[in-house]
Amino acid sequence: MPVSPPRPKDLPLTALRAFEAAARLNGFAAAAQELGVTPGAVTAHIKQLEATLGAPLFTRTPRGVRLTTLGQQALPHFTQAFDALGQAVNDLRAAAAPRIVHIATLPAIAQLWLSPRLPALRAAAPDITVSITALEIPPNLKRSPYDLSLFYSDAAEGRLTQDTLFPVCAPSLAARLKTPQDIAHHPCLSDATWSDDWQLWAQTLPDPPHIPQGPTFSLYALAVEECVNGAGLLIGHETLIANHLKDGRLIAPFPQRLTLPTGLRLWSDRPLRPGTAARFVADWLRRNPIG
Amino acid sequence: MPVSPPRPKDLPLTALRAFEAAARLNGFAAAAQELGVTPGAVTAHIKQLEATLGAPLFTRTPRGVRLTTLGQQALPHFTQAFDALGQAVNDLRAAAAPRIVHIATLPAIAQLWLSPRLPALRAAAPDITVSITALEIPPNLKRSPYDLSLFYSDAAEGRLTQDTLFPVCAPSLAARLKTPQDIAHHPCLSDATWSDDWQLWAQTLPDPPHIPQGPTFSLYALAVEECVNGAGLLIGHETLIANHLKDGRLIAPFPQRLTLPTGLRLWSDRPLRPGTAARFVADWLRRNPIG
DNA sequence: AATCTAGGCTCAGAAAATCTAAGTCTTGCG
DNA sequence: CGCAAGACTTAGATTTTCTGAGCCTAGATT
Repeated sequence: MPVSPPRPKDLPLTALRAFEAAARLNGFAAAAQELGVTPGAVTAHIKQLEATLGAPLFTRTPRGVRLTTLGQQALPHFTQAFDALGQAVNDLRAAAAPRIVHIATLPAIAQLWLSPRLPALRAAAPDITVSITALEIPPNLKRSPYDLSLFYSDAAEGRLTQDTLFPVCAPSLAARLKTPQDIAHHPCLSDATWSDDWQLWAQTLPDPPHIPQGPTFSLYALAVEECVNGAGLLIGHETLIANHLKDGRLIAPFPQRLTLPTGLRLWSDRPLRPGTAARFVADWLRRNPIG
Repeated sequence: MPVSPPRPKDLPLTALRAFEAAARLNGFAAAAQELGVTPGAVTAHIKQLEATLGAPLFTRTPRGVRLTTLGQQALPHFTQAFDALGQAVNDLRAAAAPRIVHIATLPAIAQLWLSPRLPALRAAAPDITVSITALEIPPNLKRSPYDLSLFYSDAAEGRLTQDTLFPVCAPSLAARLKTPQDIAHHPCLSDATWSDDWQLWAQTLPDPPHIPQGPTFSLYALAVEECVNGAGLLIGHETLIANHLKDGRLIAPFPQRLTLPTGLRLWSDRPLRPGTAARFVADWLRRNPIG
């Protein structure tokens, strides 16, 4: 009879992380998104926690969940602990590979804004390796392994550029466009995640033209490419197509522009100490906001 | 082409915990013990971490491991973070079940010291549930789900009793024992984890008798039972056999006693706030140290 | 010197945790 | 009233994590 006590396993860390995310974001679906899993997984984790605790952490409503008092008391402690853990991981990662800078950004920004700048950046700092991860949603920098995050945002801090909206097309097509009303006769390309762009722009005109629904792309860079190939008009984000305008692959046929409240924002969560690679890259990008 | 970015998974929490334990305890084997897994599991975790970091955390020597500079820098942050997490878990558990007190203790203490006191404790506080977990090794209270820990220790803080060592036996056997020299003719029961006890005691005598090796038990309570049944002499820990002596099931045939530097110690890691169940139980046990 | 021992490593297979997919349920909203 | 959002459920797949047994090295022991 070996007395090897089947030690009561500690609460599983994964479940605790799920709880923290769900509590902080006020919903299992949002938590699932942040954690990169399906909502079902989060449900299971929370249930497991509640079962071993013997008390509910959330009250369920058909529209979502709400923290119980118990959950409310616990949340801040867990948030702090996981933040500290994330911080420790990031510090460790930075110490282990001090000349690698991890940037999280939108796929479109990665391809159309960041990528064109990389050769010059590499030339300016040959010893720095830039690692780019394309994400649809800005990550929680306190938790994720990124040094910098580059997304559209309406927050002022860290803003690199404004963004303006206006139609663009291939030069061959531009020749046939006199007024915005002519848009009605050509396919209007758009990006799936920015499906409102055309309407937003059109509504700034005194006489909004009809916008024929063209192909929709899940990658903005793909839409740009199609546009260059003459597939139709694209509603352009200035920050993303500046290079194409400059070298003439795309042309803006109309003068009307809509300035958006959002703009490209480069952001970090902890202080970028001078001399670090991340600091250098951030400073360099800020000095070179236009292509 | 769905751009569902196969998000670079965060470092696995389990591996980080393994690193923290291994670094803090200065060895994979010790970490494995604390975590309740085999050393191979720890090895694998550390290797995984080092692989994704691209840098070693430990330098391996055939006698053990030593932290690299990188590991040394990282350790305190991780220790803090995991302590905070453990704290949060414990607080949560306490809030979820405020009238349950979890005690970790040696199997022997659980059966021979704690268990006999439980009826009176229950009578004193019927609403409190005491949960006892038997462990061979004192747990890390900052991490494990226990409110109180009850082990032998030479630390002064929280000491309940001293412990003394002396042979005991069933009354029938005692009749045939005149002097310690008579021990040589009877089997000497012992506990596997306290294999030195007989020698320790014998060496306090002017003329140490020969101690015949008797059966060894992995559970002290089992040895006590056998002793009661007349199987031989047992080297007794006063704290554990006080009840048997009091009601005559066991007898101490010789006056020689060895006072040990260790004693029963009841300990908690965070402050026991007045009014909590854990505080009540701790106070009660301190007021009733002898059976 | 030969052996022993502590501590880590390796590898295959097993066990457990975790995740997904697809369908269900409920209810506030248009 | 139908729809959409959000959570739940279940079965099965996948990934993580663990074990077990044997191997390896170098200090300690004899």
